[in-house]
Amino acid sequence: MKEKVLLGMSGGVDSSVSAILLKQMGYEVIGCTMVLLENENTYKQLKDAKSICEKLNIPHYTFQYKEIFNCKVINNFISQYKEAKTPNPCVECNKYLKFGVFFDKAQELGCKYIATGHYARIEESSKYNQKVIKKSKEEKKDQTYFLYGIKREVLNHIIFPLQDYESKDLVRKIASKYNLEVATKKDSQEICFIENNDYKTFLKKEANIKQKKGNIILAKTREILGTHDGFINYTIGQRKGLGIAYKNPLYVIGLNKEKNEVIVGKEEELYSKTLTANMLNWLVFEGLKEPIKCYAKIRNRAIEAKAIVYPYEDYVKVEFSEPQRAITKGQSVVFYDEDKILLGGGIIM
RNA sequence: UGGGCUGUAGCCAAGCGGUAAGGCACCAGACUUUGACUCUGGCAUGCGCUAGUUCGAAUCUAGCCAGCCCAG
Repeated sequence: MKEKVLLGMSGGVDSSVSAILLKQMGYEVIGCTMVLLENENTYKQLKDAKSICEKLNIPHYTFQYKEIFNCKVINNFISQYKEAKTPNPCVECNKYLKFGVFFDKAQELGCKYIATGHYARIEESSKYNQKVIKKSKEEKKDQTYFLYGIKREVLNHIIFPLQDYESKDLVRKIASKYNLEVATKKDSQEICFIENNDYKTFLKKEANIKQKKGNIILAKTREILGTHDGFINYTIGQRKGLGIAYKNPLYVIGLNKEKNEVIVGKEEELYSKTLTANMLNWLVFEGLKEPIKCYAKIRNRAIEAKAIVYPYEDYVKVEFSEPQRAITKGQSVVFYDEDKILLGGGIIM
């Protein structure tokens, strides 16, 4: 008897091709789409996913997850900004939605596996004696950074059908070979619940965050260089939007919530060798007991750097061998071993 | 009114006789399943105005105009 797989389908090219690949692998595929938002785009995606499933002759279910998405992802996003932090909603979404309630639903439906169109590898590791997530071979498309929050026990039930098809071109070719209209669909990007790629307006209007004007301060001299309309509009490392005429480029190097200040400085002042992180999740052991040497990265598109991670009660301290640029509170630090296996990660405090 | 200083793009600003740096802002792309960053291209036939010196002036000279500061 074929094993059942619940495949999360966004209506995009990756998850659509995943359906084809899963079928070829001999699984009984059930397509499903999580409805997270109430907007036109969502219904369009739903429609696309449904028509793909019809074409591939597999069932399609729709799950309503607006409430939990709102609670776990959107509300978290808003409250983080209120704390002068910079959240990463995709990390939360994977943790609570795609590999959280979605996995629970798969269990309910008697599916042994869940699958998504992520560019990541999952394989049995003799080193850790368990299933592990590994960086995609094509590092440019690798999405493991966003996956560190998955619960360890879920690893046994994940399939990434694209793990051996790591070129987007190839994936698109497969899609067009099967005459899928989504073959040429643009890659998704930006935050899905925010329109026009304008999170600031979202926070102002939807989240109703009141913003107070404050000073923009030069770090070195404490000199007031200008005013800002609320620190939610700024994040560490930001250069644009300061509106200050100065002889060299200025970057946001800190946000002071209490004083309502945006601290700016030169590019060099963005670099730091240490950070602390909490909200940790480990994928290859239950918790960190001893300091470990590993590779860590502080944003998706950063190159991971050698680091030592020191455990404390409910947080870790990370010491990099090389200074890292713009370490940002609210973003995630993600750990890998020398074999590019995803060890875990946490949120920078 | 006298003395001093300053006028370079929307905004800061370098240049100080050899044919307009740089940054902010803005525009168009690239990159990107977060926010940022980054990259490419665009953005002053002209340096307050008018004369003059010079092969050549934003740069020197004179006059004028405007602003700031100090005196009164």
